[in-house]
Parts: sequence; C-alpha cells; structure tokens
Amino acid sequence: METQEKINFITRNSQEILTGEDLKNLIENGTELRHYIGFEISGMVHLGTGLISMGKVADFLKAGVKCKIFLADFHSYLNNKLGGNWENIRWATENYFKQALIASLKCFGVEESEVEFIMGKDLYENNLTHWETFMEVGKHVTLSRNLRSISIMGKGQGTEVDMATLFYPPLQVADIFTMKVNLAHAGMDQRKAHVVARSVAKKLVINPLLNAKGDKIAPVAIHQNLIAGLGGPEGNENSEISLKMSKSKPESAIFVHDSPDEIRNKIKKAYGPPKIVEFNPLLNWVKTLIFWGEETGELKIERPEKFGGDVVYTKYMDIENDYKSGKLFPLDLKNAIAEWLIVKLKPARDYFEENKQAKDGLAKMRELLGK
RNA sequence: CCAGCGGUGACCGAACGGUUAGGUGGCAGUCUGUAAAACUGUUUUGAGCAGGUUCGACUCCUGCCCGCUGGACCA
Repeated sequence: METQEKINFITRNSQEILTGEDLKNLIENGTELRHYIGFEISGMVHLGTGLISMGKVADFLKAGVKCKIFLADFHSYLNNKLGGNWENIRWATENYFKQALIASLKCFGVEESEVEFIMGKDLYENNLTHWETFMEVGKHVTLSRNLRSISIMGKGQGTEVDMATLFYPPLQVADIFTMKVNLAHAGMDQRKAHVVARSVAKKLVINPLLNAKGDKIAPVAIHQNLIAGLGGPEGNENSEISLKMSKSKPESAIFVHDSPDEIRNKIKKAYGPPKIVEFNPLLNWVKTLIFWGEETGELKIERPEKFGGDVVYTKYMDIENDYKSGKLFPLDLKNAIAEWLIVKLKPARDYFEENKQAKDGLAKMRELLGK
C-alpha cells in the first residue's frame, strides 16, 4: 500500500493529527506502526466508543497498523468509576466492556483476533520499567501542568482533587511508552495527555520510544471529534464538550446494544432545531458516523409524499444545505438516522444475543448500574 | 497533633426546634409534522456516623469520621 493511501486511512474522520509530518516519517523509514486507544471502565459502551473509536480502529487495520485496545482498569479506579470498587471494575472489564468492544468491532467486520486487548493489571504486573517511566514522566511535568491535564478525566477547573487524581495523567503518558506505541488514538478530550507524552518523549532515558533507525521519537497522536449527545448544548455553553455523548449521562447516549425500539425512541427525543446547523447532533451524526468524515456517502430518507417523498443523498453538503433551507425536516432526518443505526449496530446486537458471556455480562452490568 | 469553619435528596443550595424550601437535572403530559423553549404534573419528606437532651431535631449537646483554612512538628 502506498504511503499516501495509508495516511488517508489513518487520518480520515479525525479532527487532528500530531503531526502529519511525524506520521509520514514513521511510514517512510519503515517503522512498524503500533496503535493504542484506552478506555476507562465506567458505564455502558456508547456510539462514541463503539462506532467512532472502533470504526477508526478498523481504518487503522486497513492501513496495516497493529492495534491495541487498552482496558484501563487502574485509571478507572483512580477516577472513581463504578464507585471506585476494584472488584466491580475488574469484573466489568472482562465480562462487559471488552465484550461490548468486540461486539462493536463486528459492526465493521473486524474479529477479536485482529486486535490485542490488554488490561492495566497485565501491563503493570512485574513491570519495573513501567513504574520507572511513570516516575520519569513525573519529573518532566510540573504540578500546574498536571493539574491542567486532569481535564482528561472529565474534571473541570475548581473540582476537588485528591492525589490519585494527580497520578492519572502521568500514568496514561507512561502507558504509551510502556506499550511502545507510536500512534496514540483518542477523542479530542484526551489531547492534553498526548501533548504531554509528545513533549516528554525525547527527554526520557529509561524507556524511550524509538523508530526503525533507533532515534528517539514522540508518539504521533490522532484525535477524533467527540460525538454529540442526544441533548444538545447545555444552557448557553455552546461548545463541543457540552455536546458530548457521555457514559455517565445515560440519557445523553445511545448504546451499542440498544434495541431497535430504544434507538428509535432515543433518536426521536434528540435535540433537533430546524434549519440550524451549528451544534446540531443530527448533522454531527450524519457527518461523522454515516458519512465517516467524507464528502460522499449515502443516506436514504424515507418520508410520506406530502413531505416530499423518499430521497437518497450522496453528498453530505446536500444534506446540510437542505436542512438549513428547511427542505429536510428534522424528524425525517431522525428517522433515517435511526434506521441507519439499527442496521449498522445489528452485528453488535446479535453478538449480545448469541454470546453467553456477553449476554450475561450485559445483564449484570445493568444491575450494577442500577437500571 | 491543635484551632476555626463546614458536611442537607442525582447535583446546587436556603430557612427553621414541630407544617413540602427553592433551583438544576431526570421522567410524563400539553403545544408545535421532531426535538428544544414555554406551561403542567412528577421525582425514596433528605439531612456524614453513633449516641444524648426534648412531647418533638436537619436545627441544641457529646463523641467519632471526612473536608477546607491556619497553626504545630520537621527548622
């Protein structure tokens, strides 16, 4: 595969890459591309994780990248997920979260064997180098920098922090070097950690990241936009972050194992201001999920004759323009999105139906979360 | 370890020795060919923990736990 073709697969439907130049160099000097994306084990797996992130993993695989999915049990514990209960975190990692990711990958035709899953406890156990790297990273990060970085944990300024919170960012940075990852992948909310990793990379002496020529390099970072939640912007906070689909806000999210009716109901209730294109979850989904960041693709709108009859869009901009002019009514677009999702997520639903571990895991996870 | 202040329902946040604070969020309904907004209704009458005083305590007292600020120790 040509370098440019690889780069296209690697970078499409992403918000930024740090840096394109670095990526090109890696490919051209024959360095094996090693990717990773990490997830906290908290609530249920939603579209952002299941479709946006896992879809990107499918892209990486197409480009011949080795992909690792890091199940961040330690990070979940530090960030007090699932009540900060070790037992629940460990259980959910294996029996629910990993299963949901496998199910999500199936939506892109990717099998479990094509990627590597790894848990924090397996990475850290008997790994002195990791802990040395963790501390070495700490030596190159100031307290104020670290404090700013805790936004990667979903903590805003002014939140109370305990020491465990402060361990989190350097731990995440150390993970990259311990796994020898040169392609760090995450949502835009994680960029602070990756930027720290890049700025610290060349200073490390214990376990630096090397390219094929043996030079110290900084990991390339790929960030995707956060998928919009169902609720629309909160109050007057018109920012991408306020739109975020969040595991911890179940009412804002569609989960990969939702039933067709749940999907229809949730989409129907989504924020959908007519003719307004900014901060509009519907268009956000069409753009990043259905068209996968490309100009062309396909979305079929089915609607009664009196509202214009069926139409097939093949260009994203046509959808946006028709929406803006009012030719495309929000509900009609919603119905189309819901049906598209139902089809796209079918392999995931089937997996949760057919695989006993996944099925039981989901049932217990629901209990655990009190639903 | 010492001192001051504080710990209220998912979250924020008042008053008060004795009747539902209120707000946000969530849910349901009305209204719009969706949603939002608006309006209506609704959400384990909750009080860090353990005792005590009282006819009655979230409200007073004691102890403990946790947090913040300052001090002490290190110097």
